[in-house]
Parts: sequence; C-alpha cells; structure tokens
Amino acid sequence: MVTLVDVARYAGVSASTVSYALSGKRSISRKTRDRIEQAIATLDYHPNAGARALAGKRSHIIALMVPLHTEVHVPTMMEIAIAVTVAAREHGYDVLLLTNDEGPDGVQRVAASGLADGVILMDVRLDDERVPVLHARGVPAALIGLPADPAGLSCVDHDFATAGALCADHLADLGHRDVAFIGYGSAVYQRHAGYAERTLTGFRERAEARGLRSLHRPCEGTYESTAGTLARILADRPDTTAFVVQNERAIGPLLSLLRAGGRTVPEDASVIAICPDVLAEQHSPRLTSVSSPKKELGQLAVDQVMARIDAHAEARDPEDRLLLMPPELVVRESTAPAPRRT
Amino acid sequence: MVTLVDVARYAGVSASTVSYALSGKRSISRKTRDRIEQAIATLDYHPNAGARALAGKRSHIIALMVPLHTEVHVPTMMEIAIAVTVAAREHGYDVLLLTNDEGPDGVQRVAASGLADGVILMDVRLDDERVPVLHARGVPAALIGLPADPAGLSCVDHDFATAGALCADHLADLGHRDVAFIGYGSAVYQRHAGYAERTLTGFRERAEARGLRSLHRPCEGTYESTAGTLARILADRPDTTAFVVQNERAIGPLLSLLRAGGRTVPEDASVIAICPDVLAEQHSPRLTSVSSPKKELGQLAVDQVMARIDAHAEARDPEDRLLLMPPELVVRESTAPAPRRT
DNA sequence: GGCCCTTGTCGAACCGGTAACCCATCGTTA
DNA sequence: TAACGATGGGTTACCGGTTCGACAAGGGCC
Repeated sequence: MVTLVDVARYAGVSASTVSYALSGKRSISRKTRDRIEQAIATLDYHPNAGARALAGKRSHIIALMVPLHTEVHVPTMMEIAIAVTVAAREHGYDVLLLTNDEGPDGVQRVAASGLADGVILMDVRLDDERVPVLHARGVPAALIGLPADPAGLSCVDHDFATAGALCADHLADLGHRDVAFIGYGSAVYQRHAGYAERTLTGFRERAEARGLRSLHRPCEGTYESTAGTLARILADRPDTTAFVVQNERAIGPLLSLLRAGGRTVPEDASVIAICPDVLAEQHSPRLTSVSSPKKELGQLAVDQVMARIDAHAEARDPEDRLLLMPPELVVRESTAPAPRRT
Repeated sequence: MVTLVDVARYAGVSASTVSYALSGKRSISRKTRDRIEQAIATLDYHPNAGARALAGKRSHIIALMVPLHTEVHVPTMMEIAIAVTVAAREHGYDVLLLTNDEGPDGVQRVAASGLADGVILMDVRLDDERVPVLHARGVPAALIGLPADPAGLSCVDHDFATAGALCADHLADLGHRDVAFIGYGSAVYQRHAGYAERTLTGFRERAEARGLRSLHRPCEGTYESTAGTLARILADRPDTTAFVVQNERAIGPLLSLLRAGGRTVPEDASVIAICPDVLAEQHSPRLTSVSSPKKELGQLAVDQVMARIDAHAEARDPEDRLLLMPPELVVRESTAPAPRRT
C-alpha cells in the first residue's frame, strides 16, 4: 500500500507538504506541487479513508436512510437516492445506505461513531421517532418530507399541496364540475406520512374555491381495489367527469376499467396523474400529469446537510430551512373540456 | 467525545483490555467484562469508526454499485439492494452506495482508499469494464449477474435459463402448441446484459424439446409498443394461445389489449409473467408467474464478499463460486389448458 | 543595513483504536 | 517439588493521515 510518506519521499519533500498540496490549505510553490502530483501519479497513491477520517474528524460520508415498506413508489424513491448519491459525490462525499428498520438506533449508531458526518432521512413521518435523536445529539441532517414540528431542522419536500391545487385548477379551467380524487391505500393515511394529506388538502381547498364538487376515495392500487373504488365513485357521483390519481399503481387499472366501461379518455372522462413524467408517457393516451423534480430534491437535501455539517464543524448554529419544490403540470392527451351534460 | 481510554479509566482497566472485551479476541474475566460493559453504558461510548478502520485495517464497509439506467426493473433492484444492506448489517458491515456512472473508477476509488473492504456489483454485463479492475487490484467482490468470463470471481444470479424452461414446460403440460415470448426492449439485448438472452435460450430450448412452436418479440413496455408487438405476433402466428412476458412493464398493457381484443385470460389465452410475486398478484386475473428469490440473492452476494474479504485478509486464495438461484413457478389464474382448435 | 511581512517547507504532536509482546498468577503434571 | 500451560491483564508500538508552530529565504520599506 502506498502511503503519503511514500509520496513525500519520492517527491523529496516532507509528509506535511504533501498533505497541504492535496488539501490546498496552505500555498505550495508551483514546482513542488508539480513534483508531488507527478509522484502521486506514478505511485498510484490513494489517501487512506480511515486515516483521513481519524485525523481530519470528517468521514466524508453521509448516511441516507430509506424506507423499507412497499407503499411508497419505489422508482421515485430510488431516483431520489441516486440523485443524492451523485450530488454527494460532487461535494467529495460518499453515501452510506441505511434501512428504516434500524430506526432511531441506526441514526445514533452512524452519527456517534463518526461513520457519517451527516444524515438524510427519507419517508419522514409526522411524528418521526428519528427526529428526537437528531436533536439530542445535534446530528447534521436533512429531512426529505415534513415532520409535525420542523423547528431546528432542515427539511426539503415536494410541494404536494400545490400539486393538488394545480390539478383542481386545470380541471376547473376545462369546465369540469364533478371530480374525484383517487388516493393511496388507507395504510398510507394511517401512517401519517403527511404527503398524502397535503396533496388532498391542496386539492380540496382549491376545488372548493373553484366551485368544484370533489370526492376522495383511498385505493390500494390492485386491479380489484381500483375497480371497487371506481364503482363506488360512479355510484355516489354518476356525473363525475374527471379523475385525479395519486396512487401510481392505480393508473393502469383505472385506464383499463374506464375503457372497459365504455368511457373514452379524454372525451368522456379526463384523467390527471400525480406521478413522474416517464410513467405518464407510458400510458395510452399519454397522461396529463403533475410531477415534481426528484433530482433537484436530492441535490437540495445534500446541500442542506453539507451546510449543516460545515456549521457543526465551526460550532456555528445552522439556519433552519423548509424548502418545498414547486411541481409542474404537463398537459398531455388525457384531459379535455368536460363533456356536455346530456 | 467518549473514547476507549475514557471507558478504560472509568472501569479501572487498561485500554487494550477494553478493546479485547469488545472484540472478543481474548478471554476476559466475567467480572472485568461486566465492569467494562457498565462503563460503556453509562458513558454512552461508541467506538470511532475511522480509528477502528485505520488500526484494524478494515472499514467494515462494503460498496454496492447499482445501475443508473431505467431499463432494469427498479423495484427488483431496490429489493436486492435492501437485502444486501440488511444482510451486511448482520455481519457488522455497512453498505456504501455507488452509482454505475462512476464505472471502473468508482471501484478503484473505494477499494484503493480502503473506504470499502469489498464490492458488490449489480447489473453485470457480459463484457463488464469493472471486472478487470477487480482482477488488477485483487478487490474482494461478488457479482450479481454473470460476465462472459467468470474465472476468478464469485458470481450469484437468478437461474434465468431455468425460469424460461419452466415457462415452456408449464405451457406444454397444458397442451399449448403455439407460444410467444414477449421480451425486453432491444436495448437490453444490445447491452448484453446476459439475463435476457439466458431466459430466452432456456425457454426456446425447452420449447423445442417439448415440441412447441415458439416466437420471440422484443417489447419496450409502453402501451403502444406492446400493442404493436401483440399485433405482430398475432399476424405472424394467429394460432398463438399462450404468452410469456418478461418485461414487467408490458404486463399491464398486454392484459388490457387481450381483453380489448376479445380474448379472455385464461380461457382464450394463457399468460405467464416472469416477475416478482407481488406484481403477479396485483393483476386481474392474478398471474401465473415465475419468480426468483431476491432476498436470498442479496444475502448470498453478501456471504460471498465476506468470504472473499476474509480470504484477502489471510492472504488466502478464495474459491471461485458461481451460484444460480432456482426460480419457482407459481400457478395462479392466468394459465389454463389450451383452447380446442376450431 | 535592520526590520517586518509574506511565502514555502518541515517537524512533531496528535486523532482513537488494534494487537503483538510481556508478565503475573494459579492449577496441573511428572 | 519443579516445570509448565492456561488464563487474565498491562505496555507500547503502530495504522496513515492532519495541522499547529517554527523557521528560513526573499522582498519592500524606512
């Protein structure tokens, strides 16, 4: 194994000089720096991570805690995880993968041992148990999602309320009067994940403001449950002409069922999906959808932890942040003016 | 920060005794061990990861490199990643998330710096560029997937050939004569991922052996492409009575299209999906499917790296391993005896 | 010419564990 | 009874970086 001392010897300088050349924390003459870089290249030197962490008091690792349960849309979660990883690399950081089953102890473990300099928590619940640990140990952290009390924390999330509102607006603009909201399974609402409620509230309030009659039904996302949900909606409100779907899994079944029921999209019924663009593009007709930038969300989360890690190192109080990413509504082929009442 | 020396002082023993009590590498008297554990608990001691890595020459971290492109089924990939993480924890290891865009350099980076003790590579291609790096640096590794030349490597994967064969057998048993295989988009085949080819080969050979006429068509998985694929199949082989679908995304569209075309599943056409059980359960009718255990796959991969890490530490030559996990065919509601020829 | 400041480099003290080596005690065996 | 192995614990030299303080050389200023 090649060490910094080997490099120093080869370049004819002291170890500390090499260290400074690498970190740039002191000025090094052009000539010496060239010699050192030459030595590093020929010897194929890679600084030892453990030693660096020990001496520098920074592991250059952030932990990312991901959910285990399958109720969340996995590709969306993964996309955020990837974005976090890529963004972290740009800060010279690597990402440690933690699973939610470790719970608060996991956060404790990686933070107290200095394994990770900071933590990003996904799938934050309103009364998340991990939050107290962050406060108790002063762990630099960023949350993706909103807890009930975000004081003293940095949180980033999609602006679900606006997403819901955009749907209501679009349908109102098209002249629809009776609209239905097909949500997640009731487990998600019981879990108090927050995002489901926020979307629904945003939708309902705007719908009311625009004079729409709206209906909300939870849906597990299987074909059968979607069939049941749709049947109940049409029984309760036969005049429903538009559907907003938040449960990604229910989209395919819903389209099938509408078609099977003789309703053409968008002529007889409009459909808006709250889902990633790629998903919306896959269906036929291509779906008008509201999507939120996941890559930016991941980057933002990383920026937040980095700021907190720096603040922590300088024994400075970090700023609280609560950032909501605005969603975007893309009109495709699944929405059209409301059909004339017959 | 509480250090091992603090614990030692509190317990009235030397630092090394605490270290040995923790690692269990030497016998420690019951009494001393109790005092030490007491001290650890009251002081809330957590060993410093960096120091441990430096002194012990083990970071207790394995790197997991995941694919970036969206052609693979993301939930499946995620499930494996989670299984790896959980299994690693049981060995006292944590998992570092690397993305495929770092390529061979990423492997190099984490291995040479001692950040990770070993590496697990997912989405291995036949001519994977990362494999030479493993050989060159002698990085302890396990591959999920098979490269063209697995010599000197530990590989684990699903037994896709058998999965394909199981499909052919089941359909032959039910008396089908003309069967179609709906595969992945052509990009997957061009990428030489291996698994697509292996499934197809396994299917074709068994189909031939059982006297079936088989047809293979690639499919991108969108509604339109599935419609095109299905139309071509029925045009080329109007007598086709059974479909094997490997592309998870094509499943929903296929069922919709068959229904729309007036073919009832399974009375008029049988469908087998090669996909996770949860997915198969979601559709209507519930699908007969061939699935492979992802959790076990992840565990196996971890076992393999661990063995290689140990071998590496003892300067011992590890055994090459090539483990294929047998798939399982579960009969549900989407397959039935072939309809009588009219 | 003396003084001070800047720039570039070195020496050495850590950082917090690990493990090799040494030593004392005690029970066992020839 | 002397020799010996097993058991339990201490001493100390690392592991490979980071960083503070010291210091020499060179330039500008009075």
